[in-house]
Amino acid sequence: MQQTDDDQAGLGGRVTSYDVARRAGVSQSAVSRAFREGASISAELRARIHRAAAALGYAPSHIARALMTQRSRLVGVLVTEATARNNPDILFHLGQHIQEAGNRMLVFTLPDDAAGDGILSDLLSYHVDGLIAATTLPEETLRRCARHGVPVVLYNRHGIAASVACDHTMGMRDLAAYLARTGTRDAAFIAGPQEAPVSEERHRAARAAFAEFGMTLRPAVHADYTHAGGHAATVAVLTGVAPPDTILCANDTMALGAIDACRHTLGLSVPGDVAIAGFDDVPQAGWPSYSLTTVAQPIPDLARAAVHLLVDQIDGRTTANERRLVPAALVVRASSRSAAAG
Amino acid sequence: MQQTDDDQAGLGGRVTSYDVARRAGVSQSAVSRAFREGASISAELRARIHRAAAALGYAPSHIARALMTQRSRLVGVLVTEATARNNPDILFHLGQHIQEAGNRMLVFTLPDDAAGDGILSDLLSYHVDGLIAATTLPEETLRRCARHGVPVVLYNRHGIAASVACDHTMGMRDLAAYLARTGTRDAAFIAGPQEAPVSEERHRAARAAFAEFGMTLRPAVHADYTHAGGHAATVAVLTGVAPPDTILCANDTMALGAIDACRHTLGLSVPGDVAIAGFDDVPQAGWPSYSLTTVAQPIPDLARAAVHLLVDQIDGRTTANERRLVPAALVVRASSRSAAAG
DNA sequence: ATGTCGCTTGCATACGCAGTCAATATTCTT
DNA sequence: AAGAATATTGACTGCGTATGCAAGCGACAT
Repeated sequence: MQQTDDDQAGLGGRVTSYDVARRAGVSQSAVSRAFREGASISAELRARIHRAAAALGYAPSHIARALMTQRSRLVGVLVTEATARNNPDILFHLGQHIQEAGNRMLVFTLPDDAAGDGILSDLLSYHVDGLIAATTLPEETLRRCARHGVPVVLYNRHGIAASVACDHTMGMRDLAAYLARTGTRDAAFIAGPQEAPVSEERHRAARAAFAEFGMTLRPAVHADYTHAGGHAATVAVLTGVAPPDTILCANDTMALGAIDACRHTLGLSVPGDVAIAGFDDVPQAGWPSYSLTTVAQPIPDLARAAVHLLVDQIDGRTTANERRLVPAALVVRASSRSAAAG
Repeated sequence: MQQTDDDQAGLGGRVTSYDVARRAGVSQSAVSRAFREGASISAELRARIHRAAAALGYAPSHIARALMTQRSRLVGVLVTEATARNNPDILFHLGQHIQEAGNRMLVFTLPDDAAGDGILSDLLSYHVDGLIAATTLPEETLRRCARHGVPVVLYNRHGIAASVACDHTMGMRDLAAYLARTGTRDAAFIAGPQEAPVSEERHRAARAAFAEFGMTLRPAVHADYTHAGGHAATVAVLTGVAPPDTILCANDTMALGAIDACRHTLGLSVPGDVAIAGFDDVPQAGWPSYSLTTVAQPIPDLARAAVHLLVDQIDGRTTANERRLVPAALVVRASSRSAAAG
């Protein structure tokens, strides 16, 4: 029923709506309408055309359709290597939701140093209907997107566009509250690379929260978001004079490196000698060798929200520059002191 | 110099080659040629047109170009959730190489149960120039791709198409040789899900290699590729009568779960009581808390090879159905017994 | 029986660009 | 200096589809 004789397309090029029209004995317009939801066409004709189309293995060309309708049903996604590595599955989740909305995901990968600007004209060349940027984009680029009518949603970033972000402030506040109750007085902060916006934001949130609870947060030590980076920074911090009682890392991977540094390089106990916390709740954080206290960043929710926000903009259903905050949840595990120890 | 007055595109729709032609005082054909590498046009004219184009913020439309040239410069990539999770960064690496070859990556994500067939007509609708499938595809689908002239490269899979795969046989043989030298006599194999082709292949390679070195490899215990799955399977295997002296896992994540099961649930020492090995060399395998002996699957190389193979096919430079094997490297760490212990 | 209205359908055109063909400008040859 | 060869350029058409417009057609009311 599905499989009739299929495509005799052979080598004769692709099957077009004209071929279907000829076979069904109708005009090309009718074929076009048969494949356009809600078009003015009778049920019988539509059925007949669909039969002919199935027999020929015809499917409408998105390319040609895009040219006519000015809607490509393509959503551009910008990622850097660092983003891809720190947010496992982010591309997959974005892809799922983009597809559920009837679109396709066109991925633009950038080297970490970026300058996501040069890519813009390329984006426009593909007539993307919208853009999800998990990358820092210059304001000028965002303005040009707006001028060209391309909606943009920033992922875990702020800027002159709609955005979706994890509620770092709230998450960090919950974490700080817990740490305060369990004996933290003086903490070091291991940050990501200098320019990393999420690290910046988490650091800002941490400063505010630590101040609120009367704890000291030392100036940030910058690392590179990796396990090795966290390891090295931790060794540096803890071998100085007057080591802190707690190490807070801008992401889980560095926190896991910190734990390994304590246990395997410095011979310190976690959380006995020093408490350690991260941010993200990557799968490894829950593994018994680490059992890292952290704040869960709900990537599936972020992805869903980003796509919905974008689709709403594309369909003109929403005001631009809307900002959506997705809650983050504190996850207490064994790398921080227990409540009794306070 | 780059930034002139840019687009006055405002709301008047997109800038076309006609707009540029008018501004530069030439024909539309000339504009087209100015943006086509190697076209017949004088250097001065080209420069003048590029100036006009820059002033207007013009870039040729890939969509329209695709319609004319029958080349979309779009490469489709098929992934399932499991693939995305087990091969971190795979999408990113594929994207990088696809872009270096002057194409763009159009991602098709599939739920794990798949049936990657329904997606084919959609693929063809986008006129993808080629396809990289990190998914199991029915033969019929592959045949239809061939009929439609869409080259396919299978990623870590075999089938009636070109393919790129990690050399599991050689990698497993090296691992088995090392294990044999260090005291392994009787090993359990923790496999992935029933249908997973890479797990199958690694299992087959392991059986052959273990036989060659005169070691026993017990029938596979199936798990789900996750840490929790490896943990549970390990507990089951080691609490039975006559536990094995070695546990070999179809991927690293399960092997890490196995280590955690031994140390944190069963109170066993690794490798003292049981040696453990995996396959992949994910970043966590090298972290000091685990230090897992494994076989490195070079994802960047696989990605590069896949893209090159595909591009060669697209450009007609290579025979179809070519198969490329990328070497895998044994990585000896502390989860297996040391050579002296043999 | 005639006019009107709503639903279908076909015709013709446009979307933005690449490439063919013929015309023109340029250079080289003897 | 004239003719041949070559390098540039422009007018025009087609890639595969969507849609405005007008024509056809049955139903319905008057």
